[in-house]
Amino acid sequence: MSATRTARERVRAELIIEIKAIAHRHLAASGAAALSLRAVARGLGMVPSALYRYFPSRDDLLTALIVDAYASLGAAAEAGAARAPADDHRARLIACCRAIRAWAREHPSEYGLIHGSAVPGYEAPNDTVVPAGRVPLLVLSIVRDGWLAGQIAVPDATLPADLLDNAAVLAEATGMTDVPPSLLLRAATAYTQLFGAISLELFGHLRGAFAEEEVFFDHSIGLLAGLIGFAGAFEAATADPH
Amino acid sequence: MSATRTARERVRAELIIEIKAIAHRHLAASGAAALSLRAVARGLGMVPSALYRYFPSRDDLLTALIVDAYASLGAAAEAGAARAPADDHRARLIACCRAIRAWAREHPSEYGLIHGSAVPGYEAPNDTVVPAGRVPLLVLSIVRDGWLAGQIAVPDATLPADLLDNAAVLAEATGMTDVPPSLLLRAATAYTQLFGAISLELFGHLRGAFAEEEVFFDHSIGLLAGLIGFAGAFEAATADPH
DNA sequence: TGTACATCAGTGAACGCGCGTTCACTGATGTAC
DNA sequence: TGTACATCAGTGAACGCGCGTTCACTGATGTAC
Repeated sequence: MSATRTARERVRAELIIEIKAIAHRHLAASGAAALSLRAVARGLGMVPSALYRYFPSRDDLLTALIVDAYASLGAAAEAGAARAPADDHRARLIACCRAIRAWAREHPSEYGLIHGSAVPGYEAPNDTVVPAGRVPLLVLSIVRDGWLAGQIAVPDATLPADLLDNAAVLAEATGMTDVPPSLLLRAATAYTQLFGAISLELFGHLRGAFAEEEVFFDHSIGLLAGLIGFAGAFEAATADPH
Repeated sequence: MSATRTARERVRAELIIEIKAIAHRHLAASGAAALSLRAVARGLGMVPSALYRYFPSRDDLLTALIVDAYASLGAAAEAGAARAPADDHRARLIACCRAIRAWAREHPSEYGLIHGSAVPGYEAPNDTVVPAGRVPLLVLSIVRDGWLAGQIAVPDATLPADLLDNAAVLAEATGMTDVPPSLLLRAATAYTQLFGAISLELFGHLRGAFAEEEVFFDHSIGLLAGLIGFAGAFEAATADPH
């Protein structure tokens, strides 16, 4: 643990970062399935075998990229939510959604990596589970904050037993046991809508359908907030929350 | 155009079908990016170059698979909607959504092909545009039917100008000029929610979150129907529409 | 401070593999008279 | 009905390519006395 040893380790850590940066660039150019150790090595001006000092295999590099992508998206979403007034949870939710969309548009290949179709032959290891939960937990926690602050109206329709079971499992898995089941299910549905809107846009399925996709997106997340039960329901999120 | 000539052509058509069937199998096993002409040829017991009699390149085979996938999904969605009472448009919508989800679960690799991340190096040609529109048009047309039949309540909030522009482009692109703009936008939002729910489930992002994903899905599309404005709004689609 | 040794980064060659695509070819199937 | 010819399906070899991973190796960097 002397100074010189940490110096060597610092160089090593920097190279790992540089490897991932170059891998990102290749990811953007050719997609996850085509990510190649040899191409990354070429980008570094190194011989391919040298990379094995840093990643034991191609799949480990891919895993590192996935974890980074989740972390980057999670940080962006949290930063977005934090830009809204801390006590206006509808505004926090909308700011969070817009930040997620903005991140996805700025990092399309990373978004595809985590929300696109599976990479053939690659099985996500458990290391990715916690980073993957960061954004859904953020969305749910904003909804909980809104609920606890009395900003959400929940229709107390009685849910059938199988739906209550589902809500219970979700509450347990996310620690949201103090949120009413029906609200939790609505929040989960809103979450699916959010990523549906972003995926369809990013993967080109909305091309030509709208004059300005951002305007449609903002409208959609306004509807989403209304679905959850936030006041101001069903109005478009036209006010910029920044 | 003699009988013998059509005999030869019949064999040819059958082989094209068989090639696509084997390609489908490989698609399921290894993903679109890894789809290989050589592997397909092996599956046929043929030499790789023989395939060039049927498809001028690998990308053309991929395009054929994509067009087939859209057609298959479109047919499943239409058949699903047709199983509901013809004058109950909420039931038609829900049956259509359930059929789409069922198709996606039965054909995960084809779903990934058309709704997953882009295949690197592959650019979708124009031939795919019309088949790709079939499902969105079906969803919108069900909503229009519901609107014309008076089964949808539309809050006549005045929309800002930029949203009206978006709705106008969408109405023009889809021929839905007789549907109120706000309803059209809600239908589009519902469409994004539908595919978000399916994609998240299929790509494994809901794993462990629910006891029974189908129950959650049905609830979600009940909310979706409510969002659009169908009566019975915000109730779960627990009644089986078959 | 100086020297012997251990650790580590990166090299270079090689392994066996599968890929898309081309080309000249052999036979079989269909066509025209 | 029979024969000469054209069309077409499929063969087999070859092209040049990139891939992940292994292994024995050279030097440089750090460590211990």
